[in-house]
Amino acid sequence: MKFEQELKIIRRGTEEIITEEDMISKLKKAHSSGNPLRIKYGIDPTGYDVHIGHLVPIRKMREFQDLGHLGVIIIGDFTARIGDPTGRDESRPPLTPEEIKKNAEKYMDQLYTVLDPKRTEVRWQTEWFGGMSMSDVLRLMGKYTLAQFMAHDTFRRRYEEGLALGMHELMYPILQAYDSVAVAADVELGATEQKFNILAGRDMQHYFAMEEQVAILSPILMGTDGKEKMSKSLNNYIAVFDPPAEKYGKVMSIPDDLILNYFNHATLLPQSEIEQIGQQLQNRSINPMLLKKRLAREIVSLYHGREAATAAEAEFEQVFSMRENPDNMQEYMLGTDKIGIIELLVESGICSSSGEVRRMIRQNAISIDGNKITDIFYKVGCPGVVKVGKRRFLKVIKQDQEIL
RNA sequence: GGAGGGGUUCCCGAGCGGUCAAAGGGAACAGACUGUAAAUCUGUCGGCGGACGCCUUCGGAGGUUCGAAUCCUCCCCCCUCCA
Repeated sequence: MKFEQELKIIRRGTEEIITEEDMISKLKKAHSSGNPLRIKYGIDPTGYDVHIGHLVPIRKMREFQDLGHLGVIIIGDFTARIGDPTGRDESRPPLTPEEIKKNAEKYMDQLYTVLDPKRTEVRWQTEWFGGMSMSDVLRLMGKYTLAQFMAHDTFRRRYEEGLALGMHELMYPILQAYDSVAVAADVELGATEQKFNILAGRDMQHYFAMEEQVAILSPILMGTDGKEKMSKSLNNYIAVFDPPAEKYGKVMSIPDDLILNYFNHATLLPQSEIEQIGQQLQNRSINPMLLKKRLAREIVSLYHGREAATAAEAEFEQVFSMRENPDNMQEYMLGTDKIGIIELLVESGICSSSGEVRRMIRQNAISIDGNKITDIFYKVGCPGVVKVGKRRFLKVIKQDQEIL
């Protein structure tokens, strides 16, 4: 394949490549030497819940793999083991090596839904940081200045807003930069917010007289609320582990403005089709709901396959468009006696407190087999389906009744 | 080491002796509407109890008061400025 074509694939969906000239010469070098490029991406094993925003750069890595290059995933076990001593947000105790190992494994499971394991190298920071001495550390720190760090938006803003900024946090970019030296990265992938760190990696390689890595920055995926970037703590994310119906529903809940953004960054549709969708959105020639359904289908099938996507869509239509019950519902085994509605819903975990049940009843949100419940002392005695709000269901069954 | 400013319910943020389960905003949830779990509007939003009530909460531990998120003491944590 010609470099230009490769470059076109690489460029697709990225925000910035620093620099394209370097990228081209790297590609040429790989061709002539026959050695694949080393494409780096670092993960943080403090948790393992991966959402589809994380996967934007990972998809890029997969594209590199498909072009014959090697993905290098770096497990940031060293920084995670240090823990966060400032405790701004109720500092977690530092993770134990076991926890980190477990997190890393789960994390990789999720990444392998996208990556090609045969072209993936997994490396741990401990390999190179574990044995470093203080003088090594000082040497690395000495390569950067406070001015550089204060020029970085995140640090400056936190400083100016009077928020805690730990010294160790200044080490993060330095550690990450050195990772690039340790694994001899040719390219580092990351979201745009990683620009500073990735460029620090270029500097670090330069200091170590290595060829500098290319920074490939992906756009940050917006959260389902359409306001903030996708993140777990803001609860506006679609997790890789979310079951198909959940993913489908979450996609359907995004604001209309976000549709095109998701098509661009969270699906693999060809550019031409996405442009067409953009047109349709703009001249309102099609109901946005239909486009959103298409989007939801695309995203779900990316992780679970076409069939699961179709099933998720069917369930969505059943529950929300036609207001019917879903096929799979949580079940509650009724003893011989009747049970109060409050007790039933709290005990089954459908509602979190009896206060919530009362509230729901007051708000006309609870029905059994389609009949609204208005009495908080209502006793449930026979099999049926209890519906709370629009999306919570509980199937009550008799003890000796057959379960389908 | 010195001086000052802070820590409030899921988040942000008022309150500074009773009328505070605690303003306001966000999130979330519900209802109406709809094109969908969009948008908009309305309502709810600590726990327990049929309502009046009770219990737990305002960084932590004590104390003053009939009564504290609000005052005092000690402690922990964060920020700023001066060394």
